[in-house]
Amino acid sequence: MPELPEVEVIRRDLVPRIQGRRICEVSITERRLTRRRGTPAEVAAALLGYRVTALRRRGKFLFFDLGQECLIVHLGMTGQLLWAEGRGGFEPDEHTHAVLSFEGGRRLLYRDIRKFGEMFLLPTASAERTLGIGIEPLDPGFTPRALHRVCQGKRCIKTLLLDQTRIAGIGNIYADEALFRAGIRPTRRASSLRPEELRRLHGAIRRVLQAGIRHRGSSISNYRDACGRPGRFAAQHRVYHRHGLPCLTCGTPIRRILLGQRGTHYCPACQR
DNA sequence: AGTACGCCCTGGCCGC
DNA sequence: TGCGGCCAGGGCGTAC
Repeated sequence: MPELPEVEVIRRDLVPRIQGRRICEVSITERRLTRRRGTPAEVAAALLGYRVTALRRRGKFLFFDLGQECLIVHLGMTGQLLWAEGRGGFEPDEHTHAVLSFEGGRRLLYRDIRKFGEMFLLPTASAERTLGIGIEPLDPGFTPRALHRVCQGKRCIKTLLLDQTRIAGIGNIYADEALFRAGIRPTRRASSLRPEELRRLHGAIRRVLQAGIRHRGSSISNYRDACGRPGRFAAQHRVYHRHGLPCLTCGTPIRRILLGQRGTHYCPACQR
């Protein structure tokens, strides 16, 4: 369940290690990994010899810029990017589906137990458009007004927050946590939010994502950073996976419902 | 346009 | 102790 904060932590871990480095060997051993575009052999061949000029993030996607083309990586539910440097580093196992070797013998391992993740190439200039990624919630352009524009239509606010074509990078954990911090019920119709509620939600989204990054991500199932370490943000969760436990604000038991086929956690007293 | 549902996949957990 | 069955869930495809 890597969401925006987890992907951003991995990106920051990797930037000083791979930026400017040349890819000198590639092995992709899982066919599903490149299912969106190309075969494993084609993707591997296309990466060979290129330098990673920049490592960017958009929503939950990582962009490895190689020049005309860029390598797009999505970690799905259980994807990990592990940096293996020298002795005592990580070794590929049965869940390792790709290995990128850089000059100097350092390796980047792509590991993914459930194989929901993806790795493929797109032309750099049009990659974002092709992926159809919505507004970036930590960018200056994400204002209460921008959130208001996104909140048109009759869907419930939680479903909307999960729609990557509207707002990029928010997944199930941070959607529930942001709505709790804003005091808004996940079932509310997005278009029914008043200006004051939109301001609160806007602030809550930014604060919860920034706190997630500061605590190096939420390790609920098996999220790990690029060095294999878990994040600490799960200890700060106020509703996610806390159903039945007392609300930390008012003591009311946290409720769990299904919304758009996703487990949804909220406090029936604090969230209206 | 929206919603519902199935699919992909595997480890972990529950009940017997 | 062992095993079958169910569940989580991001994103996509299909049906309504």
